[in-house]
Amino acid sequence: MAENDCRTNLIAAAIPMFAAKGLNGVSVRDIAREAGVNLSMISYYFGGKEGLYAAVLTDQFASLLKIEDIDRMEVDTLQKFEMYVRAIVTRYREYPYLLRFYTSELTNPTPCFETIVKPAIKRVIEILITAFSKGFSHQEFRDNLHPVDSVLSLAGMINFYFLIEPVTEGLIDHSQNRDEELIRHIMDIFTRGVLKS
Amino acid sequence: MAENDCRTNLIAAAIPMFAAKGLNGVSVRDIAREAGVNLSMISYYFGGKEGLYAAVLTDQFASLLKIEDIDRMEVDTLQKFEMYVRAIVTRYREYPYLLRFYTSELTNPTPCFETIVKPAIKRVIEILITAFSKGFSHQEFRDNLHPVDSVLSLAGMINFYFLIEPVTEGLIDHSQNRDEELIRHIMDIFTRGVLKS
DNA sequence: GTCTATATTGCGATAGAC
DNA sequence: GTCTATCGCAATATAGAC
Repeated sequence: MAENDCRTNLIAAAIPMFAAKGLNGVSVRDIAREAGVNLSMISYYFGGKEGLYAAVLTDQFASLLKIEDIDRMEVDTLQKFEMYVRAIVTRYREYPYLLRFYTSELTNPTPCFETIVKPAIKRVIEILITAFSKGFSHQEFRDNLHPVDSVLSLAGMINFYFLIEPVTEGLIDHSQNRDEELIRHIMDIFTRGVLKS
Repeated sequence: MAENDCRTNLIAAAIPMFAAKGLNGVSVRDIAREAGVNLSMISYYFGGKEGLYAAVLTDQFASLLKIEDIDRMEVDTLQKFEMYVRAIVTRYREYPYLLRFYTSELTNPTPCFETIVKPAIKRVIEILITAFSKGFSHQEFRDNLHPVDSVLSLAGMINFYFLIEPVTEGLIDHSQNRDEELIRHIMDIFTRGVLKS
């Protein structure tokens, strides 16, 4: 095995395995076998199983933070929300295991939750709240709306759609073909839901 | 220990432990110690760790299915949706660990997912779809709406609010005090989002 | 039904050769 | 940097006494 392909192969093999069964559901032996790498390389490169898990999460959640770009865009508030929804869909298609780490850490937090996961998610939510508050102060939205509740509603609609897939895969087409329809649909409900009519 | 308090105590002790760390994150030794019961009682009453976990999930998801009542109510469609949101909030307050099992099984499914969790969640979603379709055929809703996407949006708003609590607890009051405001807020967005204007 | 004691397996980690 | 061999521990499960 050339150079530090070991490191790369271990992370690549660990991502779907940790995503499927969680930190405690996978053994380092299984990961090493799947990566085609010697067991002891996990300690050598990552200091142990938890270090490998942390490296996986760091990799996965770095992609989520690209959403920060929205903050610096010079577009109106509703467009920012559509960019957010679109960015989430793109991330989940590009990183098919990201949502699993996201919800797994929310539900059964490991030490990585406080250091990696929570800061990343919080940053995204704060950007949405800032955007909403700006539109709110410009009186774009109905004035009995709560900024945090409103942006959590939007985030909930798009995230839950992917989370619930194992239950609804027989009821609806969850493939990429329908992504544009989904985005339009969610933005449609949200826009009419919050805008002054 | 009197009679089969063993069984009851084991389930009661296991609920918060499995909810916090998942099936693989907890040992039967820890559960037995916490329940004040001998280790071997887990095999005696439940046939092993997975049997205990299945008993816990059966108990938790039976409560979710009480939502079925909505199906038989003679009220208009939007009222059914409000009843659903209200029932979810009530369930999560009454069963503070239910959502963890719900999302844990969606994210890192065990054998219980197919037998216990998926049927329960699917049943609830189907009831919502039926209700929406009825209102749809009565032309209550805008006609470019998709029934499944629409009810998943509503379910996403309320479920995500509870799921994201570990991140937003510093930003918003997640206590029961605000439940009515939350319900009104979500129903407000959803109603304006789907209704003909 | 409940206990103690133990069988057995699999775990994560590492010492030490190369 | 990579390997083999192994240590020490914790896991689930159960046999058998009471």
